[in-house]
Amino acid sequence: MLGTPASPSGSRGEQSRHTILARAVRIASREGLGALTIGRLAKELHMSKSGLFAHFQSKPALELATLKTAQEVFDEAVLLPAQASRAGIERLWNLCDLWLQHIEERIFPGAYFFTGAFFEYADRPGPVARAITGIAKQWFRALRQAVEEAQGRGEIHPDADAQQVAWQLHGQLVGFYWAYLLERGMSGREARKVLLGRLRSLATGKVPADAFESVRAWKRYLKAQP
Amino acid sequence: MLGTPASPSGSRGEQSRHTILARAVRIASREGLGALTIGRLAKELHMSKSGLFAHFQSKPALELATLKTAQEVFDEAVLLPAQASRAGIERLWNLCDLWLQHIEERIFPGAYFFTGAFFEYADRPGPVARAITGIAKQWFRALRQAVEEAQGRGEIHPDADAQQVAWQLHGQLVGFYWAYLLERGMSGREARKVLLGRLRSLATGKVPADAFESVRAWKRYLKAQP
DNA sequence: CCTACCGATCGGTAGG
DNA sequence: CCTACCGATCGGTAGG
Repeated sequence: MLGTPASPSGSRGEQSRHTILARAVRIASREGLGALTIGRLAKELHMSKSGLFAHFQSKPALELATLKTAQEVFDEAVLLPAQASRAGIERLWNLCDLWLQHIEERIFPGAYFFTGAFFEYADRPGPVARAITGIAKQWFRALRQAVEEAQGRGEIHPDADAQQVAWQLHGQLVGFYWAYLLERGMSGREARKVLLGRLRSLATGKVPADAFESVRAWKRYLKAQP
Repeated sequence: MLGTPASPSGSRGEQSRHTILARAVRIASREGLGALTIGRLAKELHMSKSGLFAHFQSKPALELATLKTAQEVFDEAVLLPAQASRAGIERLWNLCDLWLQHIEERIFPGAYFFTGAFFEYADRPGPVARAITGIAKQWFRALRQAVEEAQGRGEIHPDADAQQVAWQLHGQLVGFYWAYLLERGMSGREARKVLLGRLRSLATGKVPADAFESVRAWKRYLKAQP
């Protein structure tokens, strides 16, 4: 499978590939995929260009591998921790909270992943554009499924339109990001207040008392046992 | 002043400059500012590169002129029509409605202006990034002022935080755009329903009966007298 | 992984 | 507005 190591993960080739992709993600997240060139990558890594072609057969292959690496980082920071929490409105809240955290903690050192990349490539053809919209769809599917699960458990009113709710929540997340980039005008605290208000207006009486607490508890758990 | 014609607006130089910038806006809005190169522009316009340098002294100057042209298009399609309507919640609604229309009517032939460009450049230094954030600030200021004016007229509850309201509205707009690009999943009708619901929840009893009607009426007015 | 090289294109200039 | 040119960089290849 593409991206899966043929050699053991500690091998020299694997390590080198990892170093290259980490740098590629950094460049692209700061300055966009357009700023990612073989020559620049080689210079920053003190390698020859042909050395890079030994790892990636072509420029598009490098771009796709870079996107895949960024997706793995996003999964690690947002999707996987949320999936580890209880299904329902708690997981829905965790998805929103973790998304905000991945901005606040600058998991990507620029504003490009994935919001900028999506708006730049969404209307275009080709495999790179498809990969970017695929990542956006994966995220949105997780968000919508969390809404549906919360409805299935009776924690969100059954007459709410799950898809519409998911889009509104994502709109608030992107809106926060926009305001944050524009003039640091909206804090994470304010964004969370708005999102919690929206979730509480959708919630029934069946919501667990600690449903809106668990992310930080889960992070404590992670750090407690290495 | 930069961008202001020194010669009469019908002169050959002016017309040529206009043709060049229209093409530049098209390229950038489809594929991003990064795809805008002198060579490509020259080829598409059947001109020599040095012919372009006669109009724009440098690449950054061309980029800034392209952004300014795009801003003028946006002003014409969104800000100016809204400013022509009654101040207050009516103008606020018109700003949102016209913003949605500028997406639906594909005023820019790609998704890049201005949402994509903003997320790509917001975190970067330099005059181009400043120009892009300046456009975003101009738009947001108009939106926030419309909220404040509506409050001043007693049409929106006085205890609402105007800035927060403006950010939430813009979040819904961008969220609609995101959903629209992802899978044409949200229609303009649904987006307007959500925005009107939000505006009505903020409104007092003093809102004019036809406040949420005027944009289409105004457009009819425009087309009626050429 | 390297050196050495390819044709194409980049932003830009000289001179008219 | 043009032709003719510049050095730098682009993605990519040959051969080791």
